[in-house]
Amino acid sequence: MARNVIKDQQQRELRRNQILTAAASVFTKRGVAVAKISDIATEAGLSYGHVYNFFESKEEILTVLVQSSQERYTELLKEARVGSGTVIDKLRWLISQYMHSSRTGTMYWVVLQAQATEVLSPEEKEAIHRNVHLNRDLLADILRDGQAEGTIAEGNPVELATLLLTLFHNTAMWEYRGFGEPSDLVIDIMLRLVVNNPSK
Amino acid sequence: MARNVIKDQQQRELRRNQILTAAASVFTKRGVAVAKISDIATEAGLSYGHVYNFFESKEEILTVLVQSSQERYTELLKEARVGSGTVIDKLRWLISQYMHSSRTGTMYWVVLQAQATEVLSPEEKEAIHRNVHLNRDLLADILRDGQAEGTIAEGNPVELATLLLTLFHNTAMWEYRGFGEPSDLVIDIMLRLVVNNPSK
Amino acid sequence: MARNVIKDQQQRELRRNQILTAAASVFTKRGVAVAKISDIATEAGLSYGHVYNFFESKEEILTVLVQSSQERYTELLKEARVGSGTVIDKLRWLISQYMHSSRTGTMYWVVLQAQATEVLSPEEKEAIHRNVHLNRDLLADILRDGQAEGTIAEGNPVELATLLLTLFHNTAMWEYRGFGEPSDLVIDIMLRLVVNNPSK
Amino acid sequence: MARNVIKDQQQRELRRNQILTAAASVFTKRGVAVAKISDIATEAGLSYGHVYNFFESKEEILTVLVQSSQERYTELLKEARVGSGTVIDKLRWLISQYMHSSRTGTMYWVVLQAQATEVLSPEEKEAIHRNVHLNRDLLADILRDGQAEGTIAEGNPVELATLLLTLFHNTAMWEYRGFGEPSDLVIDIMLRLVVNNPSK
DNA sequence: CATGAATGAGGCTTCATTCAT
DNA sequence: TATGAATGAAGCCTCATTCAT
Repeated sequence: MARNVIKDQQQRELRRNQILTAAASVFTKRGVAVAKISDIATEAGLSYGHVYNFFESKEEILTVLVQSSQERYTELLKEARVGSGTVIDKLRWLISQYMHSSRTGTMYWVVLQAQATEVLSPEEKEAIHRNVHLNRDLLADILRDGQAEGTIAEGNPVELATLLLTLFHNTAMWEYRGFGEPSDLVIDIMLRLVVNNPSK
Repeated sequence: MARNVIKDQQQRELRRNQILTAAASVFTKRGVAVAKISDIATEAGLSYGHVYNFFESKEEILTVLVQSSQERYTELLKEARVGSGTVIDKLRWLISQYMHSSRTGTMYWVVLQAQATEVLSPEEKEAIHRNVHLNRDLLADILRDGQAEGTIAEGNPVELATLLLTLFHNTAMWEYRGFGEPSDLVIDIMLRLVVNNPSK
Repeated sequence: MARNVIKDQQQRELRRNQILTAAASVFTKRGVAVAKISDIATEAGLSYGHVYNFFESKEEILTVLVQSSQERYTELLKEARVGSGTVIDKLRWLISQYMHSSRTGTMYWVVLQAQATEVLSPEEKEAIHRNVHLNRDLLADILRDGQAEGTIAEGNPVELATLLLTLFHNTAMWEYRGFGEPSDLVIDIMLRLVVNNPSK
Repeated sequence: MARNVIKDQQQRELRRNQILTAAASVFTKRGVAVAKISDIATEAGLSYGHVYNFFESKEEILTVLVQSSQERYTELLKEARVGSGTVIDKLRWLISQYMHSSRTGTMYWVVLQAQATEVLSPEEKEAIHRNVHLNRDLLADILRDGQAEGTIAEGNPVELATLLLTLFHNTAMWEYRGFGEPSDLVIDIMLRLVVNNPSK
């Protein structure tokens, strides 16, 4: 009997996403280098051998995961920039989105390991590096907008961006470090880093 | 004869420290889970078998390294608190010390991996967790001092401490992420997070 | 209705032969142990799962292939023996047939692997061995005929047969070894091995 | 205590040769693709993990083995050419050496598998091919010498060489095919292929 | 009949750790 | 003390085979 090709495709896509989701979870909880393919398979609810019908290797899973996470973040940054309100409002929205989006938030830890560790080949690390810089520059652009409109403090926008992202990216890791989940209130404190203080 | 014993002891201590230094370097560059004992031995300039005359296991090396790094940081925090000047001055000194001390600075990356990854046993991770909280509380104490003297902004001192350390700890990792070495100027920007702004 | 059953049977036989032909090709090109069921299925133009509707296992495909090749060779030998002309003529015809029949020729390489390798069980190997000896003996019979008629040199006919078959069987492998396709002229050279040289 | 460096070197060389010898044996008996590293290790009398302290991979073992076997054969051919007596004598010596040298003789089967099978990469196969042709040409040179001295039959020397080597190489495999060990008498029969028959 | 999703046995390879020298 | 040979647990990956559709 012939198969239902369309349903097969959907099922396949579903499986693939299950694996990616499971991988994100396992990479986050156990660490990228420590995570086993069989851990991922178990978490995804399939046999370890089947994972290889979707991905070439553990490395590829990591690469795909990091790439898509970085792309999603890029979209978020672009969306933030064209949003409404002052740049401060935009940043508040951006950070809130970042911290609450389960994917982006927890994925920072995975990206960090992929970038600062030798689990991937130099070429793959280089690609990640490029995207990290791209995204930093997008954040810097937003800050530059804010300096133009007077809501963001003076200073090298790239440096300010680096500081700001260092802060809110890592805040998303608080729960993994036993610091508890950060409240939304911390966003305003973070923004003190870059907000223009007219009183000085 | 007695002389030799003492010299032997010193020699042994020297070797041990060479290994620890090498381990810190290799753990930082390659990643804790990826690092091989033979990498460490090579970097330390001895044979891999000899490493086991100083440490029980790779796990022990990591544990000792993390522990001593955390203790050094504890000392730094205590020293900062009893320093001279306002709390702002003390924080400036603290962060500067943290970022420039090659040991403390790069060790954050190792501690982070040890804490948020399953390379160590739950018990060992628990010990690290305790020290992380201890140190955060010490930083919070300093901030509380500052709130009392009026130089630090209002707000939950533990939360402020968590934000501040999240920022300056991770700034020490900039070079591993391709963000370049942070200048001393960033310290004042970081402090905007917690400094009291009397103009409001 | 009855028609359909017959047609189905033919269709099934066709499929089966496609698989065997594909298997012969893949076994020859890639090696028996290296060949994958999916390689064979692809070459035969069907899905890998479907192969199991015709054969129990990879082992069975190989066994059937070898068996039928050996049987065909047996037929060839019998046909040669009852042919017309001198034994020299018969051998010339036999070798020519062997080398040009795509099946017999390339199949020698498969049989050799099956016989001298542990891809098959000892029992299956034993069966192949028996057929190999059977066929050698048939060739020896032909040589004996030739000795009787005076066209074949003296000597142990089994030994002569073994030498002769060693030569022409392996000549069929020249193209796989980069020696190019042998010309028909080589047959007469081969026959020097066994031809009676009245001049001595 | 310092090690005995010289003895270590010798021991290491010994081990390496044990592995190669074991590999030749296992590859011959079980088949190159079927042979397991652990089979080789067991036969060599060491643990499977230790094999990797001498060779990168199973592929490398095979390559080294084939290469050295081909080189040994090249030497044999060169030695034969400069030997004493007629070319017929030289060939008799050559074939006898080939068939009795346990290494060269049984290694043909391994070389054949490596050359006609996809266990090695195309590059490695290409290198083997080159050596096979080189050695065939050396044999052709000897035959050409014989044609000059009148002891070898007319005809394309490369073709004659190919036929002759096809015969005596594969004769070395008789025992693996259940044909029993060939007697020395067969050598003279083999030589009929190429010997000049003055009577014609 | 046909397809390819799914499983898991089994081989390859790495590397922490032990131990003879 | 110092070296590196030796071991084998454990993870990666392949692919024959099964089975739902």
